[in-house]
Amino acid sequence: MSGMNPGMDMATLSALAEPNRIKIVELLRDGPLTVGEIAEQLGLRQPQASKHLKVLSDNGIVDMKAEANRRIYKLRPEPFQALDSWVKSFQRVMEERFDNLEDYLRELQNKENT
Amino acid sequence: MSGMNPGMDMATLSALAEPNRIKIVELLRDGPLTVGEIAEQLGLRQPQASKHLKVLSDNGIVDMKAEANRRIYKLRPEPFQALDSWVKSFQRVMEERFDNLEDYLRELQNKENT
DNA sequence: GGAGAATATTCCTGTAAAGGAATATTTACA
DNA sequence: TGTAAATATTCCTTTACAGGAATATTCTCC
Repeated sequence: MSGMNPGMDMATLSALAEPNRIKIVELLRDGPLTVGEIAEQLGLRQPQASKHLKVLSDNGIVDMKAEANRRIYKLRPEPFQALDSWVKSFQRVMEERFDNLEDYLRELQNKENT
Repeated sequence: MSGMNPGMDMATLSALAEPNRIKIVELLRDGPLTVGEIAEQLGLRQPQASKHLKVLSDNGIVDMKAEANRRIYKLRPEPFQALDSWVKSFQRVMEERFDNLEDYLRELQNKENT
């Protein structure tokens, strides 16, 4: 109703709102990685790495490709596109102005209702 | 080390990663609002609205201006700018390509190490 | 100064989720 | 076929945090 955004996907944000998971995502920004590589670079135990990757995967943030013993994880573009357009829907706020205007309108309205 | 981003502020994401709080933020996108207005529009009890606003405020997402009895909350631009540039740091991913390239490089490297 | 709004704070309780440790699963390879 | 590597899964425990209900605080106005 208030724009094209069906609302940012809560799940995406929840998935990212965890220190180790965000680190994983930032690691993967530079290219696909193996579970073991991720665990090592972040100083995580393998099971925790796998669990976090599962969460990321369940939320469509990450993609997996099996290759023999290894599982290679990489970022999926979609969530980032979505996040991008969500953030863009706050452009007016980001550019400031508008605050003052609205502020002013609010005060007008308040006086009227008194 | 890996780019200009000092790392997205975890706190920002955690603060947003809660259903009611994201609804508050989206409400405020259209302009400043009073605690009562927010509570009413979202069907929240006043105390919970206040609590969520406190979290948002503590994390610099929201700004408060006292006006008599009322407290008027509005969005602060900074976190959204930060989020925006963070997301932008994933441009390569968002634009796809790169996956295939990196993929290919990975495989090369794997063969070498065998 | 007392009453009643609007908002904040406190205390309590339930629950989701993260980490640890152990174990299961799959694959390569000798 | 047996062993070892890489990964996933399960079970347990602990902790953070959201909601409910009650109460405190601050302001206006008579």
